Amino acid sequence: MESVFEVIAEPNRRAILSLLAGSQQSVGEIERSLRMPQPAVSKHLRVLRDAGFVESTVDAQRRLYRLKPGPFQEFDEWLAQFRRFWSAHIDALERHLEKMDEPTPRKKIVKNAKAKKGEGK
Amino acid sequence: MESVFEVIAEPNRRAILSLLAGSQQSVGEIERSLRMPQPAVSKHLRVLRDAGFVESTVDAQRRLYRLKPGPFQEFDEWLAQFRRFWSAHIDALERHLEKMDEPTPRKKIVKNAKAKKGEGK
DNA sequence: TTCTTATATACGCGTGTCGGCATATACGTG
DNA sequence: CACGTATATGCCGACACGCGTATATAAGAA
Repeated sequence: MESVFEVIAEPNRRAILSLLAGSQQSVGEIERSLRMPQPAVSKHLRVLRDAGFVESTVDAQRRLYRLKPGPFQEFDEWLAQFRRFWSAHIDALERHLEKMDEPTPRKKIVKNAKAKKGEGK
Repeated sequence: MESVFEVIAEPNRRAILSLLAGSQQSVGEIERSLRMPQPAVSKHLRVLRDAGFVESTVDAQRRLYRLKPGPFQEFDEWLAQFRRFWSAHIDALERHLEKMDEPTPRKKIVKNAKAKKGEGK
């Protein structure tokens, strides 16, 4: 589990992060909110902490977990290289660049294909 | 492979996406650029297409793959719930000033703006 | 101390997924 | 037609991950 992408691939971890986005929570609170066995919560928190998503402070026997910004920034930076693409996707400039950038122009250009649209599996 | 998060958890798939962020590419071009066996490329492209990350058009025997914006928007929306939180360290200053909006602009507002490096453990 | 609460860790199991290889399909050329 | 190119798919082995259960550690209460 090295990359932030693998860490957030897990639905339960994303749920924990969303929960913590509201406010810091103890392990028990997360456990009850998400109805998830406590060892599972602890283990996911361990992964999240190792990846820098969260940090914990001690309150008696409890551990309060809260978010840390680092990995989210990292994710956002990765997304940046595509943001130009999808935000200005209708832009004419985009099409122009696409055409100019076409690597190996064969005889004909596109033939309009439609890949089948089977979503979900 | 149902969620878009699982799809981008794979490093090779992210490499393909980054490549396509530049311009559309054929399978063979991806194969050579990333030095990845062709079946691997096709398999990853299949996953990416099923998840809506890419679409393909037919050019003779080639398939040209290009990005689609959908999933990236989805990431951005997911990130939105945290953006406010982590961007706080970057431009919270402005936000903060906006909020506090003191009637005394003469006061010094900036203390130590940045300096958020290294968390205690 | 002993008991209870709160959290972390260890162990084993099942399953999904990735990589490699072989093969199938599709298109173009001679 | 046969052949080469371009891409897709099927099969299989290996391995990592998440889950459940049991147990360990730690702190407070009695």
